[in-house]
Amino acid sequence: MLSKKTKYALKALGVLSKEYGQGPVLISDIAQRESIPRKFLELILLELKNDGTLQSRKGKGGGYFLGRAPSQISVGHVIRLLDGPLAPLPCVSKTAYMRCRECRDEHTCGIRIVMKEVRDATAKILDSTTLADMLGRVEAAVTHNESLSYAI
Amino acid sequence: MLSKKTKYALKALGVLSKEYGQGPVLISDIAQRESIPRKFLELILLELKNDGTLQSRKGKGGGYFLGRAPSQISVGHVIRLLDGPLAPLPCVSKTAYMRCRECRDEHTCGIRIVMKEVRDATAKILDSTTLADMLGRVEAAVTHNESLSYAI
DNA sequence: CTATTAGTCTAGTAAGTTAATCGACTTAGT
DNA sequence: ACTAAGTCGATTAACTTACTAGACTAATAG
Repeated sequence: MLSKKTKYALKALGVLSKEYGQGPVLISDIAQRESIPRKFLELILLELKNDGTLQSRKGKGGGYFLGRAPSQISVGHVIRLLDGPLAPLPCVSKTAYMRCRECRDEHTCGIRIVMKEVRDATAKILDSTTLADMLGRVEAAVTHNESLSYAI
Repeated sequence: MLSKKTKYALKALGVLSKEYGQGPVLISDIAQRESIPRKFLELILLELKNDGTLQSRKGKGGGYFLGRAPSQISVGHVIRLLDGPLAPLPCVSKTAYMRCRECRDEHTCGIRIVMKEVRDATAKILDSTTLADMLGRVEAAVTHNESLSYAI
């Protein structure tokens, strides 16, 4: 399950993607636009900044902006940073592997075999979907909705 | 992330699948074979029983056994029962749908669109994989390992 | 150079979840 | 009646989540 933290992060990154190249955006603006508790959002943006995904400027005219293009930030990267590994079990994680203590033979553990499939399917989607892709999908959905409206 | 509870449940069901048709198995036996805390396992098996996935007999010669064939119990069903919905967000769950309060238009929410893909991919794997499939996979892996050993 | 704006950092905390454990109770077989 | 074995209710320690408070630091305008 995606935590609120990560959901907020993705919402905030959505705003900053739309605003990409237009200068910094205030934490308060993002918080208000997406109904995110301001102080909580601070922590989140800071974490994204320490990771390099975001950059910021202090003082008047300051705010946050993306550290690289929306097409260079994957949803998977954001989720891993804030929620931890995508894998449903540590023993099938590529980025945070840890063997199960009680497992005799990892290669013949049925649960592991199935969960590895899940991990791979999840990672394939999330690592190949960028913020730009996400906005693109929204665009497509909006256009589709509009064409439906006009059709009525 | 899969909880220990669900992991234990799948391990226990693995044992009961292997023993399917051979009469009841003791909680203590399962606990010992899979290194699961006995008392914790009780709760888990009880939950699976109330759901109909397991059946039990009390008193001497009693124990637990599958309520239906291993090929009729999906991994997805077990996970949903013990861990809740597979979906990473309630708004993309088929079995426990709940709209996001702050979402204006669900159909044009980027996060939702991406997470729906993840949910569908996950559900496709977990709902189509049964306990029998899981054991089959293990068998295949074991055979493969053995053929490698002989080759040395 | 100082007032204001805006991000940074350290704590703390209430509520909820997870992973158990304990002990009394019930039912079934010999 | 005795014993084996599952059932049930309560409790708990540790951890995580989703915040909030407040002091601090840096940048810009005038």
